[in-house]
Amino acid sequence: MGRSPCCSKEGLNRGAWTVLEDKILTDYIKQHGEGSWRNLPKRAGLKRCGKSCRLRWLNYLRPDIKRGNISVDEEELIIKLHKLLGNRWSLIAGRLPGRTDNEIKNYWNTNLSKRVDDHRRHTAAGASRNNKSKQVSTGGGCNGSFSTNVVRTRATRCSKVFINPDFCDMNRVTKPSTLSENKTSSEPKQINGLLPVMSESDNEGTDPVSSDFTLDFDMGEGEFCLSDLLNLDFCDVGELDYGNAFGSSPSSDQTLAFSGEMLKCGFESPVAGSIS
DNA sequence: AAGTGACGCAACCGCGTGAGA
DNA sequence: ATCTCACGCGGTTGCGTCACT
Repeated sequence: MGRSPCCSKEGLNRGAWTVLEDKILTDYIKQHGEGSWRNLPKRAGLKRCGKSCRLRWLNYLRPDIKRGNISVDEEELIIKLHKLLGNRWSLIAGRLPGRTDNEIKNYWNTNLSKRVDDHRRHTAAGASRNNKSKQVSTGGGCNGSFSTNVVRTRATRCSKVFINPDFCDMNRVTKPSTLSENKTSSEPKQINGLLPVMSESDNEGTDPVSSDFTLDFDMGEGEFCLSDLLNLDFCDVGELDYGNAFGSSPSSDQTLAFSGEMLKCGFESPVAGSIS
């Protein structure tokens, strides 16, 4: 039987988005809110697939997206979370305010995976030469040796970005009702200059597991900040070390089982209202 | 200056899953 | 209980840009 295509592809634009398309999509979502992606293109007058619209919005046009260099802190967090979660990019992105799963995935594939591989090879070689010296060079942590360089993404084309400053302001101070409806009314607190992770709950109801997961990473305070997570030594949790504890891949079933266990025991916050 | 390979980002594709009929 | 629909996610690809020769 097969799945019907998400949309008829006849007559639809593909490839890079134009400034005009971005503006149309942004204006439409600003006015009507997210959701109903399937019908959105028709209603907005876009010759695009709904999926494409959704992707464009989530990965590029959303006003709260942080673009540009990924900081060393963020990088370390990505590495740690990847150890913990495997290729659960959306979950990882949920811990990094303003970062998208696509961006993190790309960053991992182009930068971090290589470095983690190198690191793994290096430590494996070191271990084979001298078991006693293992991990000393990493500064005692699981990530120590590959985070010293300043990360600089290549300057890329930005000419097509349409930024609506009003929208940005609205989003930061009081989110548009279309985006924040069904949310708790109070404004998220900033901790150390970072917003608590709200992106999961922005996708209200789409992924209860990850929403709970987000909340429950909050160490009981209903708040999240980068430094808190960085202070967590995930390596202490069950000897999570690439190439050792879980075999060849952090995304192995064992990692999944581990994450599942976390979700089951420590991460069953039933109420999304703890962020308030 | 031109050619070419490598790199990185944006976008696409297909599958899994939950909700509703 | 089953089916369909819509959405979200992760893997992959296409293409623009950069760096090197």
